[in-house]
Amino acid sequence: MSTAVTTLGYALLGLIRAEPRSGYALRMVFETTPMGSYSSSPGSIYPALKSLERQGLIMSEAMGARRKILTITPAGEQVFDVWLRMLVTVEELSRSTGDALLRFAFLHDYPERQVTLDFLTSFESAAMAQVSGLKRFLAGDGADMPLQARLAVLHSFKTIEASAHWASEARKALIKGEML
Amino acid sequence: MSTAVTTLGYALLGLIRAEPRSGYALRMVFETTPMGSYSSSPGSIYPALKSLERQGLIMSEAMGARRKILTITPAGEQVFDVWLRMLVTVEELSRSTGDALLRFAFLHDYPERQVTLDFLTSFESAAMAQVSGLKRFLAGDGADMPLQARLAVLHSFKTIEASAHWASEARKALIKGEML
DNA sequence: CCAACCATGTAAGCTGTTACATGATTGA
DNA sequence: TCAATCATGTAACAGCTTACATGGTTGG
Repeated sequence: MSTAVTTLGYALLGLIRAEPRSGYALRMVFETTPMGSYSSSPGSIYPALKSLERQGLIMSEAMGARRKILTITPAGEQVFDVWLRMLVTVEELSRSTGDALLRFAFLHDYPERQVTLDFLTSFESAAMAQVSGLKRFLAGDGADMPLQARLAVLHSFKTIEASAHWASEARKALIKGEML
Repeated sequence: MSTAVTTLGYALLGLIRAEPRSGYALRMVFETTPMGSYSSSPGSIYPALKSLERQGLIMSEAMGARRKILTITPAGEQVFDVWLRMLVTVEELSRSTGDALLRFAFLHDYPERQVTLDFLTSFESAAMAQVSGLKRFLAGDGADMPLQARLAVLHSFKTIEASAHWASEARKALIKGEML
């Protein structure tokens, strides 16, 4: 059992899906692009790839003595697809934005445009719900906190607000881009 | 050896320093305030407290049969103080903002106001350095990326920009608050 | 007296980190 | 040929999560 794929696992799966690669090539992606910011160290990548292979989500084909090219399997495609289409919830966003942003980055070459727009809508409303929660806290329980503690909460407030705004703008940009 | 204190450890140390408490009381803080968002589960708190005690940074005093009140030791004060006065670097901020924000929240009842202002200055310049890096990436290597991948990077850009702006505003608010 | 909550802890398992180890291939 | 880089892996360890276990205290 255990279709337990980590965030790193999905990142690897998505990259392999887009283009079959070696483990080393995958590491280089993490090292040279501001993608999430995953480990890029062999000690995290290779075990994660082995786990994906154990679960039958990728296949490896030896190329020469050492090099191995990794390819996604139909099962892998399906698991990835389910993950990719997940809408953003408040719970997910309050844990961290990393997963959601990763999905967004991978949505680009995949399904119908509407899926991406729905994703962004869910992202925006989840972010706005969090913002409201923080606003309520600052007005309620947090009202008697010292200035500096309030300012610390305000940082979350401001960054999540920027997130929500980004989702709205990204949505507009995609609609406009689609029309052109 | 090993003055290895985790972020959770510093959070606990800071709370205990502000007011001696039981482990349960500490868990309640994490559960009822939007502080960072640490585990709050017994499986993380109690082992972390035990580790702090092993390192001689806190002391526990039994109150009745089960309840234990935790107090910070002079060694703990010193370790906490060193951590609290650390300035924000680009490396720290690019790993995550959590640590830095935690320090900011704890700076409130502690040293001279100037330390806090210096902290915010370092925070702002680290954030702005990151923003410049992303801007460079978007103009350079990232210029030929598909729209959606660019938008994903733009999310980092916008949120970190909001962070930098927050630091600037927080600094102003503290100076103004000090003058009043 | 019994349920709810206070209060502390342990055990198994998973991820990821750092550091180490190895060897092939390529370009100057 | 020799250094750099390609390329894959393992081992030890730290930290957190979930789940389990236990018992004290208090209010209805």
